[in-house]
Amino acid sequence: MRGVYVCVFSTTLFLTCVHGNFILPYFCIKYRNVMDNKFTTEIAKSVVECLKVKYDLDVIPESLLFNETRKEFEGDYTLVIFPLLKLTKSNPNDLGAILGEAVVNEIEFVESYNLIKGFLNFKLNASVWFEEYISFTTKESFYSESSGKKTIVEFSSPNTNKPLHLGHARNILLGWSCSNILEAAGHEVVRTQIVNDRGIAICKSMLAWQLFGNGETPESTGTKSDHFVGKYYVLFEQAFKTEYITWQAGETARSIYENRPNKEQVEADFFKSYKNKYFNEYSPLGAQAKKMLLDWEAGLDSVIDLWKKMNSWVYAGFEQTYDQLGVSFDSYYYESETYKLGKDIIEEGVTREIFYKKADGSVWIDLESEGLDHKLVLRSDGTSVYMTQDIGTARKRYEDTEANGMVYVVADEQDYHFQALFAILKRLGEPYHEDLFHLSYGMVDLPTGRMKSREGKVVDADDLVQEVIDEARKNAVERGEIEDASADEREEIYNKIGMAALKFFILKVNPKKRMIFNPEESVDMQGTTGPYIQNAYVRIQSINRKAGDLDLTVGKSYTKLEDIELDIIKKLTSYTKQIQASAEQFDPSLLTNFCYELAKAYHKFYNDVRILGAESEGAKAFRVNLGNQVARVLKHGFGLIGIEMPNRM
RNA sequence: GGCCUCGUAGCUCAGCUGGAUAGAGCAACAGACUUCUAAUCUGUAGGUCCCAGGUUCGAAUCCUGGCGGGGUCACCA
Repeated sequence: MRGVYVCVFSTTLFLTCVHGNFILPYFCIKYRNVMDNKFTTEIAKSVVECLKVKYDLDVIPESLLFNETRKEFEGDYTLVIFPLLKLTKSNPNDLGAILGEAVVNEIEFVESYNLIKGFLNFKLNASVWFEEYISFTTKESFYSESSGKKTIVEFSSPNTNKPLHLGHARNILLGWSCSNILEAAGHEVVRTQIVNDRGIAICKSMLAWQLFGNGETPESTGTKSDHFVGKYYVLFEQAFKTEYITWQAGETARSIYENRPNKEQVEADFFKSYKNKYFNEYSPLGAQAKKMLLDWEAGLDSVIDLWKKMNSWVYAGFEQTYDQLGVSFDSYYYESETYKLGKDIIEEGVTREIFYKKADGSVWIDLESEGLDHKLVLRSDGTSVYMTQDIGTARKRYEDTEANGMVYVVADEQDYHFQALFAILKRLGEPYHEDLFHLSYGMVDLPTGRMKSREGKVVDADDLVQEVIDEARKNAVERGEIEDASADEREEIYNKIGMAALKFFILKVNPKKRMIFNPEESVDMQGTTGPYIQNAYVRIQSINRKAGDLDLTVGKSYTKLEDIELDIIKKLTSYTKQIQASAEQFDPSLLTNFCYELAKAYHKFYNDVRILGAESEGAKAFRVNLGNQVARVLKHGFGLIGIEMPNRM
């Protein structure tokens, strides 16, 4: 069961690295990629040529380090020349001047250079940027060409005994945005989930409903149906707790306690740790729940019917939440159907000696060479474990879709499990084994500490959504900008703003990091927030409404760019690269941060320069057009993240 | 205890995989709406980048060792 657990945990990639000592040739400069950029590539070529001619040095262009020039200095790209000093037996000033002159003379688009303490800054002609911008505006799609890859993304993966909470929200938003981003990067994506629809927890809700429900339904009580089922899960836990406490006073319990192995242990602690054993061995409620599980496995009609009924309630509730969050799935896998998968693969693996069988009949794999340990893949009684079904499900998905890669969005507490799973799939030689990725994300904490379902310290996903929308409504009413819109339109706008605040708040954090979720901050709409970015978009739309029909082509004669305009152009033209980076790292936060930076630049632009009141028709047309390009990118970027743009707010 | 992971401003987070004087937002304080939506912008203040060594021309970033938080080590899922 994937379960988005209500406890906490931290992060990802753990590699056992063996470090060898390599002796590098003296002249082998530390290797680093040139910024993936046609300008720096050209400059690098020229620098290499110059080094050859003046110093008789053979240097590969990729070994040159370029950065974007920092804001405080003049220029666009910076070559760091320290690494070249030893090779050329030169000093920063001389070498910098020689290289700078060479590049300026040779490359047309480089206007000038300046040299500051070993940093060689190159400034490009403004017209180069303007041309970049013009070609950007004619680009009709931000989607990359097909990579030929088909990737399955598994996310959400809920349990069917209680409603979705904040942890699921992070999971779902990550999974959804990652899927979109992968698509934009040219992959075909299948969105799926594994639903934990079986097991003792589900039986608890079923039993509680049978015992205490008096036949009531979500309809009869007017309750959202997954919450309705969740209520019975809680009722079971309460009844069980009462039963347990009563039992503790009885003779059996007394004698067990008196004979505890650790005499130091106080009563409260003892019974806390004994709870599970009590459930399995003494509890009448426990016995009934377990019987129900056995009946379910035996396929007893009455139990199956009840199970289907309660699960259908939960699914209906989940669908509402998914709708509200704006996500959907292409397929669903149910553990009730997959939990027996994988056994045949294990058998086959035993004959291929990938797995080994112990005397008791249990089957294991030795993963020590991967830095892991021995892992059980089949119990001695022949039944499967978590790993077994994951192996089976992976292959089934491959057969179902012919995908050549899979991404599992699962909290980082399961890092070890996925490391082992991937190692096993590799040993088995599964055709997709090279493109497996565990998108491991940190747990969500509250400012008061971790969420604990037992203590009722969980943030319910539906409540959360309601809260942010209410907050958006409150703020919007205060502002009064959209009073003239119809009630429906207004509600739609509140919805978009609220959801933007919530989604952005969660997605702006690097997934690997454990995050603290402050409910008060999550409804903030100022600063680094979703609404801040929506506001930039709305301002642009407002300008467009007032601009009327403009001949935007006259803007092409405007080449005297302001700094802030240049800044915006640079950001805009880097957009597709941002998408790529975000896709490669499976990290939507790169994209959210990019959108923030772009919106921020626009807000500054909006404050610094006149748009409709620009000094010339050319400047006006250019600025209106620039705004439209910003709006286009923001809308597209937010679309990938899963946030909609309002036209007014 | 073994292994994994995180530690950056009062708070929440960036920091482009080793480069220039470590950046944003929130909170605080001071400014900017007769003019394109002030959910905005500008400024002030706020730092021992957990500590100590090491590698390097150069370290928040890499290595080693500590300290602190979290996770994980089931015939659970």
